[in-house]
Amino acid sequence: MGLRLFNTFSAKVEDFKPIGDRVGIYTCGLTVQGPPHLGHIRAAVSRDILIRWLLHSGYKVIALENFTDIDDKIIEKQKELNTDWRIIAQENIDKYMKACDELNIIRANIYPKASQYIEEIIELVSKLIEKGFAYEKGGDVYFKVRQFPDYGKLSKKNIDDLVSGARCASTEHKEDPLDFALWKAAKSGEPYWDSLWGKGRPGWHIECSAMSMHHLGETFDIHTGGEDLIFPHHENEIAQSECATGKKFARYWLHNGWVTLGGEKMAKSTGHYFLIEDVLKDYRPNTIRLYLLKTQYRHQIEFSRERLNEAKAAYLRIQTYIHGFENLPETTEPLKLKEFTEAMDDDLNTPKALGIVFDLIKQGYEKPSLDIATSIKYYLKILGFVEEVPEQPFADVMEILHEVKAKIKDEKSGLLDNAAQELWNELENMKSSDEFFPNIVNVLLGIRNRLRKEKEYGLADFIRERLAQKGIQIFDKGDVSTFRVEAK
RNA sequence: GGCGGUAUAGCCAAGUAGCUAAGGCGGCGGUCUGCAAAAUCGCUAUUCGCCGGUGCAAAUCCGGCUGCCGCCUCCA
Repeated sequence: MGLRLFNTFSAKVEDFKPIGDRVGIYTCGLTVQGPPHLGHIRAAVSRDILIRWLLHSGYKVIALENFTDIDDKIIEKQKELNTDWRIIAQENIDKYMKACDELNIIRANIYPKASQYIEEIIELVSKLIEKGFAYEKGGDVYFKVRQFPDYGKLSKKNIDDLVSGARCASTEHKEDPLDFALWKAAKSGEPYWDSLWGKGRPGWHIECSAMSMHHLGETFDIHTGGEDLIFPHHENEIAQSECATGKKFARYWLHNGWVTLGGEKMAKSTGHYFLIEDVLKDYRPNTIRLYLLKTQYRHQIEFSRERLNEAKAAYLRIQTYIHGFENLPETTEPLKLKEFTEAMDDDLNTPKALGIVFDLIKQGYEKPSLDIATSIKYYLKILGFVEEVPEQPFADVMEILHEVKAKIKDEKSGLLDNAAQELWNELENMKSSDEFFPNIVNVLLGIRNRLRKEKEYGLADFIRERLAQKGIQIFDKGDVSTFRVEAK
């Protein structure tokens, strides 16, 4: 059947057919005036899933994600913080990249910044002026919206409806209120580049056209971004690009839905958001990923602790199943591959795909099988879940060990046989290294089971509770106890 | 006002004509256990916002209505 994607342009799910042998993808990334919030991460995860699935389906991909590192808001910030715009931009880029790496988001091949493509931008603007689609006035350059008859075709807006709603403020240089800035003259004290029209800087929309065309060609396959960019940003990109080249710009337009908070869109401008760095303090990356993938990328997601906790509980179910299967062989023929493929091919239906994974987990518990375990692992990898190495609170368990030792000494030293005693001594001589973490926990479990046999439940439960406090869960199965470190 | 999205169980969320309406969370009951915890098993929507229509057959198509969200200004 093959991949089908919802194209905002046609408002339909379409068969995906790339132009060449390499799928070109451009993603509108952040305006790096502030640190990334969960909404930005959702866009990143949506792009990540798209790329993962394309790669899995055998496509080659070249992906770009831009950073708008120069714009009005960043200039404002520069004044406010009395620092350099480059520093602000870079700080936020670093934060974003760090969060993306933690969340196992596949990196784009190129992360262009607007400020690095001034030459290309100037060239493109000049071309638009030459062709009569743009004009210069007072050092500003504007795009003549009415010159492009298809304006509004992406966002399904009627040009005359826009006029009535358009703002009349600050149109001193505009011939028409609909026109938008390609180049903005610099005010004193603002960062600037020299151009044919004097000192200035690029408008917001033009950078994406310049950078995408520079790397992907005049027509490329997929353009992605948040739903809020459809108008005016993407509409303007289309207008500029298609007027400059006379060719179709992007062929598939994919837009992800919002993350909302109390039913309202999470947004920087309103201060109504949760920063990803804060969410990552309380939830592990796999939980956040599951939370996002539980809803199809086009739909709105409500942010709340309740939702995240729900995802955490659901992820625990997955984790519990795969625990103990760490060194599984790779499979090339997973179970339910057809169903999984159909779900993903259907506009990246991750909720459905996850349903298939949970079905397998259920089957795996009913009738343990290597095939099921390898299949689950195979799918988790496609969906971008990280293979987790849980943190090992070495110092904590050492502390517990000493507590237990003291208690036993005080109360019932005779309970422990010499073997346990020797093991203890051995452990105490070990260096503080995570390598020995499981050994120490196992010693504690051994002592606990000895205590349980002797019906010294008080102390046995003390060990269990202290470990639980440090996120180490104990599972008793007869006289064999295992443990699992639970993070967040 | 124009345009777009959305409405499925206590909550979240798949499903776009036809076997018993996926899956997750929660809840209830059981198993396991020294007791817990965890895990696991079972149960948990005769019904898909409302009204009407077309079909042998509709959550799914058509018409109307209502609610919620968003875009039309910077925004992932």
